[in-house]
Amino acid sequence: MPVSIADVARHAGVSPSTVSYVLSGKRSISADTRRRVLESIRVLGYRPHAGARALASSRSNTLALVVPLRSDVHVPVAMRFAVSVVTRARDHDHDVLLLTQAEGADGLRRVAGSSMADAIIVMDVEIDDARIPVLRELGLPAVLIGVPADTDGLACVDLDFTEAGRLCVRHLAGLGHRDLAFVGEPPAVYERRTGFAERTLAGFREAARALGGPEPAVLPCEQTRAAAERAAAELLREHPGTTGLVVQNEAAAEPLVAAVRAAGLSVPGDLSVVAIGADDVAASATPALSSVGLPAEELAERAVELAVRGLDGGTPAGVTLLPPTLVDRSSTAPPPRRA
Amino acid sequence: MPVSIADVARHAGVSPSTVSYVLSGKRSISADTRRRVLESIRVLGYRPHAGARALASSRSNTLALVVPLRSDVHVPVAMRFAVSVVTRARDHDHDVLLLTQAEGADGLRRVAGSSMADAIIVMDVEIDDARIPVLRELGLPAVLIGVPADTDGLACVDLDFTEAGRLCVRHLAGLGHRDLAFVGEPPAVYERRTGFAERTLAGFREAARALGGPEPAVLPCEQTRAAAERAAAELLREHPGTTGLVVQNEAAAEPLVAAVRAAGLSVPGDLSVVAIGADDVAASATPALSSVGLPAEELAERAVELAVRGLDGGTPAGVTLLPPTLVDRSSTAPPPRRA
DNA sequence: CACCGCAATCGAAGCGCTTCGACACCGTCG
DNA sequence: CGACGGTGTCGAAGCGCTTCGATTGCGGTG
Repeated sequence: MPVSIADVARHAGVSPSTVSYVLSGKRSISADTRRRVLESIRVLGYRPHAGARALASSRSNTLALVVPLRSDVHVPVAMRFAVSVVTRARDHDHDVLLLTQAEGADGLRRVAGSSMADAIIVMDVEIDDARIPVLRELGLPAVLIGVPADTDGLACVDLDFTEAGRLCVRHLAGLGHRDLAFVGEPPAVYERRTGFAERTLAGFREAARALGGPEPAVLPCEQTRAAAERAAAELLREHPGTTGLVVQNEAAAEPLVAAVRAAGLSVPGDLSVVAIGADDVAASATPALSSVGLPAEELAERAVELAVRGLDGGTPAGVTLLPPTLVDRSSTAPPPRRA
Repeated sequence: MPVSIADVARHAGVSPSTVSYVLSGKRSISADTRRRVLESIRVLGYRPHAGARALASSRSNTLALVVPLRSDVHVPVAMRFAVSVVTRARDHDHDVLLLTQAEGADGLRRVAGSSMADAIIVMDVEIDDARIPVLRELGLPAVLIGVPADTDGLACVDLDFTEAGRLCVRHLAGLGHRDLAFVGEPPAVYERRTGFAERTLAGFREAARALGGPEPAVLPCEQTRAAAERAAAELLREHPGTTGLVVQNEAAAEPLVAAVRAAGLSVPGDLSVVAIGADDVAASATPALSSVGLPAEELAERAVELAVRGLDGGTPAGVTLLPPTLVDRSSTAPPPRRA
């Protein structure tokens, strides 16, 4: 039942190595021979045995992908990302081995040690991530989605969240806002120093300070409707002067706005809101939220590209930050005139 | 750098085959030899080459998992499922190769043909799924999450959604409700005849008819807040007599209830609501919704178990339906007395 | 005491592929 | 016209592992 390269060779009247060269293109083959071989492959339904190939070529044609499963990561975004990685990997003739965060550094060692993958892509990277030294010594190309403190020898891809933070502030400032606030990810995200959250906040603070307004309020927020409502209440109670709000929390953005409106304020009449995160969430809220989108598909594409390039010698170390883009929707306007 | 079984053998003063037998346990090895070999493995940091192993044993120790990426599948549930599959697979010393729906039948052929996986797990199965004949002829153990029309020779695992539909009705009926309605998945889900949606509805209808009440209203609903609000409006307008509602739509349950309350009705005072789906969504709504949970982790565990058992000859064909459980929370009560 | 059976180990033959060096052939150039 | 550089193909040597006899020492039996 399983047809091997020898079967194909026999059927096409050539040697196995010729079949191999037809498939890999590593040596020139006459047009006629190539045709015959390809035809035999088709007729016999031949598929190279992945293991044999990996053994002989020390290439598995597989990428390992580590996905987070923390409760405080927005799952749809992670999923979009994972699916895009698979799709892009297939474009480069690679498959994807799925690892969970829970496997940790040992999982990486295992996969690398047994040559199951040619490169590793890691999502949800922390500033001081325990897996980073391991990745470095593994000798496999590694691509991080996210940027740790020490990026030596590693390839990192991310949205430029620092700039995203600034961009939101500048957008609001351009409309005339001075009194800003920030509602962010759950506290745990900051505590474990997840790169994107920390950097967004840094960009936000830096730009806000440059405005010369009051020190902006910063409220972490769990990824639940109830937490969003609490954050809204706190915001209105403790920082009533706020006219511009930046929200980086997929689950909280919509309910937060709803709560603000329920309290009798108008968005954007009294409070302008800019979201950072999955664009579809922002776009389908009421009102549609101006937002800086997270280009999961493009990040995935870059990550796969870097990983694959890393295989052919090109050491793809370095940090790639995609420029953020703010889409202006219906949640931002000039601040209300002072009473 | 890469240490092979021969290195271990040399270091331990035995032959390579002995090392192999220590690792596989397929022949008896003296305690002393075993100890020495394991020690050498540890010292040298030996990891068997996955490809070589697969080649020699025709076992890849890998499961292929096909995940859906349709917009109308509730993503967090799919993700919980995928992560659980990986975790359970590791318990059985297997890794997981991630495939997307988009690869379709060809992806299955490719993976099977090149011996990349020992078994295949497929999520989001339709009643007449095009991949099913392919799975059958592949000669690999296949486990479906979901139940197609023709289950011959296939292993299927799912929640007993028919019973779940009945269970919701019985719960409501037990409280005295007669006037029921159902808000379901997006229309596309029914159009492509996704098994779980169709079966839930069948169970619901059957049990509702048995009650002898009016033919219940059935409203499909997109997975958005706005659609949920529209469904609520339609329900109140077109079916004002409804006192008991079953909702099978993760994204719509909470906003639907919110909209009903915003319209001045009380839940459960005027309308009792039972949800079917991810338990956490139901539990964190206000009020907490009585619900039939989707045991993603347990389904994943069964699926992996069946897949792995399929490897050792045991043909695990057959349908496994997990019994649904209804958790009574704060969204169901006797119907209001007739005015 | 010759013999048997069992436990423990070894050696060698693959598994299906890639890749390197050889080789044959052919048109060219000096 | 003989040496030369391509081109297209082949054969064989692995890649690192599993697995199937075969072999060696045993203690135990008849």
